[in-house]
Amino acid sequence: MARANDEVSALFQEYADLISITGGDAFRARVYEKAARAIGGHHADVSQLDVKGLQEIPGVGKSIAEKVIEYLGSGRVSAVEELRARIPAGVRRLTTIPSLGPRKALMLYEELGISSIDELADAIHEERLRDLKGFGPRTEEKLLHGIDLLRASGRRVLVDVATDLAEEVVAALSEVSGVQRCEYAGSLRRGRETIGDIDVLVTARRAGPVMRAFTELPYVSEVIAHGEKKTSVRTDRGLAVDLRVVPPDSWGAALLYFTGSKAHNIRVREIAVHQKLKLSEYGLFDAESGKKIVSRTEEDVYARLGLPWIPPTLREDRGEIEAGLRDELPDLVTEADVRGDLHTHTDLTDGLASLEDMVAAAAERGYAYYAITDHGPDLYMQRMTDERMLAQRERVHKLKAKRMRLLHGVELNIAPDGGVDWPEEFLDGFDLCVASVHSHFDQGRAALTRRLVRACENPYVNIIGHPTTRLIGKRPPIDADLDEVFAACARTGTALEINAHPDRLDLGDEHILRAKRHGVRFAIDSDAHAVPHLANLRHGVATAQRGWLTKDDVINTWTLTRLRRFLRKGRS
DNA sequence: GCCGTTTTCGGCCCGACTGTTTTCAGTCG
Repeated sequence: MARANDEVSALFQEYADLISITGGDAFRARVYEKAARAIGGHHADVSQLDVKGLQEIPGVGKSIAEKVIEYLGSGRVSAVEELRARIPAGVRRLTTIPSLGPRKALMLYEELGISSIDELADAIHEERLRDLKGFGPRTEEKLLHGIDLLRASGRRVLVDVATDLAEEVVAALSEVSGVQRCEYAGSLRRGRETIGDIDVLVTARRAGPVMRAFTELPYVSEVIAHGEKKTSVRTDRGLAVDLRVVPPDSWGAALLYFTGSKAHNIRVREIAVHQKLKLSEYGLFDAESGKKIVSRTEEDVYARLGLPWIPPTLREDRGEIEAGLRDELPDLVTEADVRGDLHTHTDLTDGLASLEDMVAAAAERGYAYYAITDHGPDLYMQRMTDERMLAQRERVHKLKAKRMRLLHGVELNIAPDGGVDWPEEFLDGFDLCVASVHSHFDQGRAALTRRLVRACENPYVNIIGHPTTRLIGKRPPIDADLDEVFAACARTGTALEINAHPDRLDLGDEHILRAKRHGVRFAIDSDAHAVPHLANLRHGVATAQRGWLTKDDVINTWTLTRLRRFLRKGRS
């Protein structure tokens, strides 16, 4: 069962799309889009709010609040139903085809009765689009190609794949003569958990050479658009890359614009408009004279608008503008703040590297402490026993790591009833215990909630590992009442993990925001099963930043003394 | 439909590229 906020958010997003398709007021569509986002990201459960409470959500006025109430009461909103009756759901699906927007989708439906992607493909093959205004032969080609792409994949990719490609592109373009600066921006710079395409920004006096070099990169499979200032390509990695070239002194304004998010940009530009200014990727200008005011750095642009520099990971219009205006932006946790990794594996269970190799690699990263947490015996395939675990502890105690303290821990398995692998006497021998759900994902909401809460109440469980167990794009999160779990964590002194593996990133940013409001502490862990995985921590840190976390929120930025006190969890 | 340092009405971000247009609409980010 989805959270009421998510259901309402999806409904208003649909309504906004339907307004656009039916040619309704574009501003009205935008208002519903904004409200959808605001409600989706709102901390409080909208099903517990009245009209007045709802109207306190930014972008929600009387009319939208009443629609929320209507939906919660009856499961439907008559205004939405009316548009649904006019426009089949398949028409909205048409707009997921690249290059096909709401206007053309409506024309296809009204003129030709096309209401699904299959029907559109048939109509093109039967040459029925030929008489339609605005649809020429190139458009037909593009639509067919767009349909192929959509059917092939068209999905977002994980952040590690995108990071690798982005770094390759930036390295290659930085070598081109005449290129002064080159960086990736977009959702990757904002640290989003999945990436739809990569945006690369270059400053150069002449764009030609770098554009040419870009389209000739070996992994470019297709050039989508090729202009003087902007070029878009598809790559054989399943990701599109946009390159934008701007004059050197536009760097700051361009980086701000190209980093987004779209919603953040709109807010910032609105602030500019209110000050009789105009902000574009070329700079901040006086609206009347057109004279450029600032553009060299992001700091310059924000400062002229009365804002501090806003970290890219916060730029989602989730309150960062308001916080910035009040000068109350959080001092975000950074990778350099992390003093140790508290969830890692070795080849004693399903890791690939030896204890010694993992510890050496961790020391190399400059950690002050490092926990080894192999799987407990309840994950049967790992063949863990008391003897093997105690023997590992001996090895850990004997192993000397330069300036780094080793902690011997375990990743326990949270059983369907909330119990864990060992009794308290045995758990007492560990420096810390991570506990995670690895099976029975479909118990139902009440049972899963009880299961996690009971794990929190175990006095030896310090960290709930990958709390929702989702695998991005593969396995959905478990259905538990997370607010109840968050409250239990705060009450019992149990930290929630931000698992930094790119497949997981669990908790995700929105859950982190909610958990933080409950007063929960977090651990950013790599869950490394091999030496290279230790470096995944950066993705966990980015996710933590997106959840507005500071050093103080994250237990593995603390000194060992403070961490040990937390790990005692009120035990004597 | 929302909102307010141009306030209760009249605005609502801005520019690049494409394809089909003879001057611009649609789409995208």
